[in-house]
Amino acid sequence: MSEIDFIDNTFTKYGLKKTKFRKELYLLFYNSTNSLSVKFITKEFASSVDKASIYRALDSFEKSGLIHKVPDKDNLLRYSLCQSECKPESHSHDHAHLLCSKCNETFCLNDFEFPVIKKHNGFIIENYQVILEGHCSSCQAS
Amino acid sequence: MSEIDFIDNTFTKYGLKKTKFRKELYLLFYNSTNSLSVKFITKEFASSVDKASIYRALDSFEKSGLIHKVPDKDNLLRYSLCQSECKPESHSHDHAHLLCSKCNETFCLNDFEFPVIKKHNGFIIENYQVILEGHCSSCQAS
DNA sequence: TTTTTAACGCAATTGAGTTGCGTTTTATTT
DNA sequence: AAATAAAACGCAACTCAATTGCGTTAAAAA
Repeated sequence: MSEIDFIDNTFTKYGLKKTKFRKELYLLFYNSTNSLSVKFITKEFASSVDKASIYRALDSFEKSGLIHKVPDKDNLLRYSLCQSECKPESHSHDHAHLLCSKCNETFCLNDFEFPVIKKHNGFIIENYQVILEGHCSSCQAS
Repeated sequence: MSEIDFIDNTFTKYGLKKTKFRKELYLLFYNSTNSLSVKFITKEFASSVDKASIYRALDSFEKSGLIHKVPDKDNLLRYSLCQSECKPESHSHDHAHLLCSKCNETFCLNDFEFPVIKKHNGFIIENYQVILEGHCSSCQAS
């Protein structure tokens, strides 16, 4: 299945209208290796799309299980493409995230293993969020 | 050493002036078992203290190593009292935090152990942040 | 083709957090 | 004790990310 077909199917599945902007936005995530900040997206669409439309698109993508929020160095909204196992009812993002303190990018670490405990000291733990702060490969050279 | 003396010494040590408000604010942290949100603090001092003073006090407390930021469910500012080993030059908060999704409180888990890795897939990892989402003891009953 | 509805642009609004500035209060110095 | 210095204060204005209302446009369904 081509990425275009995949997007088409997904949009149909969740009742999302196939507008030029939303298809381009989703493609942007699809072709990106890491997460996208609102600032980056805004810049990408220059002044062709209103920010309200951007926020609303991101929100509906998230609700449909296409993308998920990832931590951001400055506590701003930032999203990554979901893995295939994500559904609107149950996002599963028990992977770690790395924040590069130099370039401020966030990376999903799908191969980073950590022990998962379900109970601790009277707490019931339902979800893990592991954030690693450090330097990404690109930023070590410079 | 009484808590009053302790506060007095700490304030002197870091050149913080002993104003009525700041001593009360620090006591609030001292007597609290978990973290404090700005909203809670604001409510606590009602309209007796300006919000700018609250933010400035929290900021200088943090810089002095008295308190540290903790994650918050709504990405708002929230602080916890530092452990004794904290210094203004080097905060050490490599403990996990639990966010209760019911009461929105944040708890420091000082006894929660997790493996610390320094390198992964070309990343150099300098700092860990482990956030557990779940339910605290109080919220399980209800 | 008509109707419905999601998505849109634009403008106004919200709300957390910050900043400037003149004043008050605490600490230091003489 | 009085004078000086420095931190903390209140108030108001401001910033900026994110949200909302509303009338319009465009996509999907009838």
